[in-house]
This record gives sequence, structure tokens and C-alpha cells, in this order.
Amino acid sequence: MLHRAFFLPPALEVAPLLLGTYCTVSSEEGAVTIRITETEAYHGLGTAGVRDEGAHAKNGKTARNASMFGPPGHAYVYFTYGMHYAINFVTSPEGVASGCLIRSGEVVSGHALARHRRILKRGGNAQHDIPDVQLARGPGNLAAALGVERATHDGRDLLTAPFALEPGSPPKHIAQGPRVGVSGIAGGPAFPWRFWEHGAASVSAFRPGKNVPRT
DNA sequence: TTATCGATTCTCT
DNA sequence: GAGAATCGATAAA
Repeated sequence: MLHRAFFLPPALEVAPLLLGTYCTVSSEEGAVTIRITETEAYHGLGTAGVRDEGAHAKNGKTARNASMFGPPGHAYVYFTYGMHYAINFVTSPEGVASGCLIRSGEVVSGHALARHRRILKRGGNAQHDIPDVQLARGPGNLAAALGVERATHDGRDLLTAPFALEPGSPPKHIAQGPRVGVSGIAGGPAFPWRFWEHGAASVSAFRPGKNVPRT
């Protein structure tokens, strides 16, 4: 089990350290465990020396991002694009909005439940099977595979049930680059705050945001 | 293989 | 009312 102090440094420091960590989410249906292979750091209001225009908390605390300002080692779950949830690990002390988006992972146990949830979400269409490496590929898919939703998981402590975190096997090579789907300068090379395990098949495809500078 | 676009609803301005 | 830390299907090359 990870210690709470692990989540005290700013997200930019914690994000690469999360790679390889095992994350389990339990429910009445069962448990699904993933090994984290891709993360992104976001620094909201209160992080010293940084103004991250790509963070939900860039303009301060709102009803949506309130849990980002909460204690470290808790979950920030948000709903986006009308159909997807995504999960962040809150880092940094209370009052400082810093967090790591968990973008992708490889399912290590609970494959059947994860696949069931994914198929259910796409409307029960099981005609096209989902390969294991794609079960938790991308933040929306990852949240679906783990059964994470805002109503039941937002603001919850990551160190107690239904969550469980175990130190895992860190990647041999960590790659770093611009964040996915973030618009403006914050989505460009000036903010290489996305970290992933080099060569991992479970890492999501890169999608640039709008109005992102090339150089 | 790569690029574009529709789905669907919540949040903040 | 606009845009969103996305996904997957479909079109184009």
C-alpha cells in the first residue's frame, strides 16, 4: 500500500512515479486491477510558480473541481464529452489544486468484468471483441473498465476501499511529451507533462488539442 | 494508414 | 450558449 506522503509533491513529480503502480477498484460486481502505464500532470490554482491553462482548476475552486483542492491521495473524478468519466489522483496539500490524470493502464486481473463494463458502455454491442491491452487504454476507457463514476468515487480516499494502491514494477524507459487534447500553449511542447511507459501497447494514441503551437 | 466527425450532457461564462 | 483532460466509426488518401 502506498503511503499518503507519496502524494504530497506536486503532480509533475508524482506523475512519472505512478507509472507501474497497481490500482485496484472493488465493487459488488468484483474487483479490477490495472498497472498504470500513462499519466498526465495538471497544476491548478495554488501551485507555486506555475500557471497551467490546461487544468480544470486554473480559475479556482468550483463545484466540479472541488475535490482537486481536497487532501492528497484522494480521487478527482469528472464527466466529459457527454459520456466519459476520467480519474485523477490528487497530489499536494489541501487548498492546492494539483493532480495526475490516469490516462491508461494494462488490466492485470478482472479482465472479464472490465470487458463486460466496456461492452455495456458501448451499448451491449459485443460483435467486436476488445483485446486485453485496450481494456483500459485511454482515460474514458480506463474509468469504464474500473467502474469509476463521479457519483460514487469523486473525492474518495485512494488508500481505503473501494480503492487499493500497491507499488509495482516501474517502467524501464519513461517517455515524456505534450498532453493529449489540451488546447493552447498548455497543450504544446512547453508543457511536456504527459508520461508513459515507452513501448507499452496499452498507451493511448496522441491527439493534439485545438490551437496548439507546433514548436 | 491517417484524418475527420458525430454522439451526448455537464459545467462555466 | 460554447466548449470540453474522449472514443470509435467512417471517409479519404
